[in-house]
Amino acid sequence: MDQDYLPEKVEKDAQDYWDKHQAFKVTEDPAREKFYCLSMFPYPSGKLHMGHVRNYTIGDVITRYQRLQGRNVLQPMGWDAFGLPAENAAMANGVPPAKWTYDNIAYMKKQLRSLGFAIDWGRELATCQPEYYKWNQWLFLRMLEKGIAYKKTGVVNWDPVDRTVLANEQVIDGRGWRTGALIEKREIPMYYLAITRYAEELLADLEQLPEWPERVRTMQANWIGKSVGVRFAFPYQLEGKDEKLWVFTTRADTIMGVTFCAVAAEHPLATHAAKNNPELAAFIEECKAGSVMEADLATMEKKGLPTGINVTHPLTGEPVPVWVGNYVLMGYGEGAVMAVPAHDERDFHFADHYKLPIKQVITNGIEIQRKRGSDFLGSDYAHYDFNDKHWKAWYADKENGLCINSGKFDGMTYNEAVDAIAAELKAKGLGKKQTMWRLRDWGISRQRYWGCPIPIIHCDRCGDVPVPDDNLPVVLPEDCVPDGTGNPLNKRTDFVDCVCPKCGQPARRETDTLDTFVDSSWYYARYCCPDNGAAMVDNRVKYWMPVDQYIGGIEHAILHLLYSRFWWKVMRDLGLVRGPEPFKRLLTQGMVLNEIFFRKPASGRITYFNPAEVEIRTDDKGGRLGAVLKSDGLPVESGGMGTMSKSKNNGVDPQSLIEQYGADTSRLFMMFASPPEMTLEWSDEGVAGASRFLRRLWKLVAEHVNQGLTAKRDFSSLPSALKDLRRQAHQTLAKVTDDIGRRRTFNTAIASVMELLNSVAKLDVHSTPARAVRQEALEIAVLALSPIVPHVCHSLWRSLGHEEAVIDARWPKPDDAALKQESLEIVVQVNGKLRGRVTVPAGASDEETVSYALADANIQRFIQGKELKKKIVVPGKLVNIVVAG
RNA sequence: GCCGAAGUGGUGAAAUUGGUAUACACGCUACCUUGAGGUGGUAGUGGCGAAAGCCGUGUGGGUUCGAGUCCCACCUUCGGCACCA
Repeated sequence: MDQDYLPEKVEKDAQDYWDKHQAFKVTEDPAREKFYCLSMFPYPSGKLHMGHVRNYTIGDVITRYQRLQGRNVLQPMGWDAFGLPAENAAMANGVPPAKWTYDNIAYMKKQLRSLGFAIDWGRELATCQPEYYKWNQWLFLRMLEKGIAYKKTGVVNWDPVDRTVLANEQVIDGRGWRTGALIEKREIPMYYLAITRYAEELLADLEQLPEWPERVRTMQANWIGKSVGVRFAFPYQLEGKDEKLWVFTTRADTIMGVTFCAVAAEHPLATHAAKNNPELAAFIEECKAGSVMEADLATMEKKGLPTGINVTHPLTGEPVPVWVGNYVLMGYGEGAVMAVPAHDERDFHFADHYKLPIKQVITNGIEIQRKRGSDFLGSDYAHYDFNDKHWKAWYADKENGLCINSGKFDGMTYNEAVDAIAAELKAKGLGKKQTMWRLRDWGISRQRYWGCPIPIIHCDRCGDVPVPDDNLPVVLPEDCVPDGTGNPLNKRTDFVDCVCPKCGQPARRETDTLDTFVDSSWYYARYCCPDNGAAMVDNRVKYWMPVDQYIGGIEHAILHLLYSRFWWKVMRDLGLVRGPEPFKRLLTQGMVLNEIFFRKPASGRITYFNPAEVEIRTDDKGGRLGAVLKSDGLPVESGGMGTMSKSKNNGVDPQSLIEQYGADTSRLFMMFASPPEMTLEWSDEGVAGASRFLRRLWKLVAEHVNQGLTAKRDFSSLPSALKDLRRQAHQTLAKVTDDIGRRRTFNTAIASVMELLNSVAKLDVHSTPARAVRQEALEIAVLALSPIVPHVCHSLWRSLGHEEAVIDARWPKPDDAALKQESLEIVVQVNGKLRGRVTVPAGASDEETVSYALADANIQRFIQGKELKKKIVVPGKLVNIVVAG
């Protein structure tokens, strides 16, 4: 074998071998256990970024490990090819989104191949292909038939200058990103999917996903947001007619403390009140300015104006004024809320600001009084600081409060009061208990070109007519170039003009396209049968699904994963697939960060410098002194770690990394630098270290091979140094098996192999048994590393004398005989502090272990003359001797 | 604002079930090696201390024989918030 590690040659050889043998092409084989390993497919933005490399390396390590376990492993790849960036690129360069996208796919595919992933490329798909999105359209029509898809108005960001709808991302500080115009909220008709129909099941089935990260399940549960409360009405009269203002509350126990109601700016009551009230009309207009993002709405200053309309309290009959509040959302609940300033923080601040009455109706519970020392709330609100954290804790504590100032409800607990009040409202026909969801139906219409056309035809006579299945797909013309002034499809008469499928008269085709989340909600199923032109899915899906391991960014923890779960359940209800959930196990990978360097001149713009152009100055202990730009030697400031981005100029191009060090080094660094779920901080030194390790590994194997390979031999009587190394080798195998197979902590798996190789390097090899032990240790190391650095291991496995390729090897079980130990080192503590170590025979009893510990000279020093109170033994590990004083 | 995480040496991190804090690697220091180096090697490397030892896991409390790990409060950073994907 070569004396030097030449990654370029090694990687080409391995990849040529895999290609020649079609090593990663898989077919359904019911006789074999399957494993479906899926990474979230990339958006073809131009070139791979480090996040992709990390994601797909994690997937590849698991894929190759499962293959070594003997399973039939599917790892597919495709392209989430529709979306906004293609339109932005078109605006910037005048290139049609289709061409831009296909060019990007070709380039990125080349990059993925150079990383040596064990992908079955025969199943590649792109969501912008009519063969794929035909089935988006087909399933949309099925949903329409079942009433899951429906039409209603929705709020969008409207740029009045470009006269176009903007994505949230395109609204910066309430203004259009291209025009700078103030953005308005505008209501337009859109299609929705009734995901709320599945809310109960989507929540309940989280229980069936024990192998999902706890945090993701919690986030999804909170997002779905089930709350049980009371929906009830405040009656009022409007122009002589009886009307009702409906609200929902989870705190019906505080209903006697209502001092006003607040409605959203878009609420019909507000619209009506504004007719003869110019000030209110102006305020409503003001509320309609700005973005539709919830984060913006939640952080803006709470403002309101009275409508002049009073409604009647359903229980007391007292008049209650109605205000318009900018913090009330039309899209959530009834678009109106009851306000109880004494017991809701937001209501309090609003009432405080506008001098509205505050009425306390819950007393502090006895427990709370005990905790706080007094009834601190008292009756005089003027003396109370509502920013005080104790007040928040008190309010949140429903358990201990009792109703006061509430007439016949006085003295009731939360549950009693809610039941009694709900019953009374029900008796009056003004409300009842109800379940409410935070989850909203999924708006899927986008006023954009580069997406899947919605298969609807608008006819003046017949209304909105679905495109017949025979006419699918509705093909998106691929030669449009968006210019920022709206959807170019509107100008394409060859697309828009059509005949009504019902009456045959001229009609107009819908030009809105589907949300790209639709494309990504079922691609995992299509990978099982990408070549089926006649059906969305077929029997092959039953073999491969569910996905055994899904890997993707934590940023997808809610939306993509929730939409996919919903879509899967809809497909199941249509009889297309089986099983409750599409993704059995989920790994949410952390982001890839790099340091941000910049200079901020006294006047003018910040300049960002790529970390590659910056040199770090250190003191002689390695502590950091500062950073200077390599080109001029002058200092630059550090902005800390941030996700790799163009705007901060802190990206590292995977391509140059692969060219400089090779795919294996890139993969090794990515897997070694931190565990997959955590953020990964980029480090050029770390990459160099990974490269150095591979060179060392190569040298170690080459040295061994050049001294001659050894055959398998009897290890039963070895000198202790060799026995120790053999034990370490098998311990390493056990640890790597657990780390890759169960824990998915690739960093610690690599560290343990490094330790093994450090021991191998230190071993004096001057006998045949020593060479045999070394051969075994090297084989374990190479096989254990092969999922992570497959190219170099392909080569080294051959050099170690194997006919078969390492990808076709079987993962061995650790040898129990090798793992056996005759004595153990026990840690001895006195009063919990480490005071010594003793060696005890394996299998010693607790009493024996303690006597060994007590016999230790240093331990005696610490316990001498003191009363022995307690002896705690953790078998095989630790003894803690507790003494008085 | 709401929901979810994270914080350990000079740095990335390890410590899996409450049981040896800092494995592995980077960096740094000293020495050796090569004509040269993004070379290879040896030794050292949490702080204080002569030593015994003491102190150390964002901050402040608590539980325990024992806390990085559990509980309470807080600080900072990051992810998501429904039209970025």
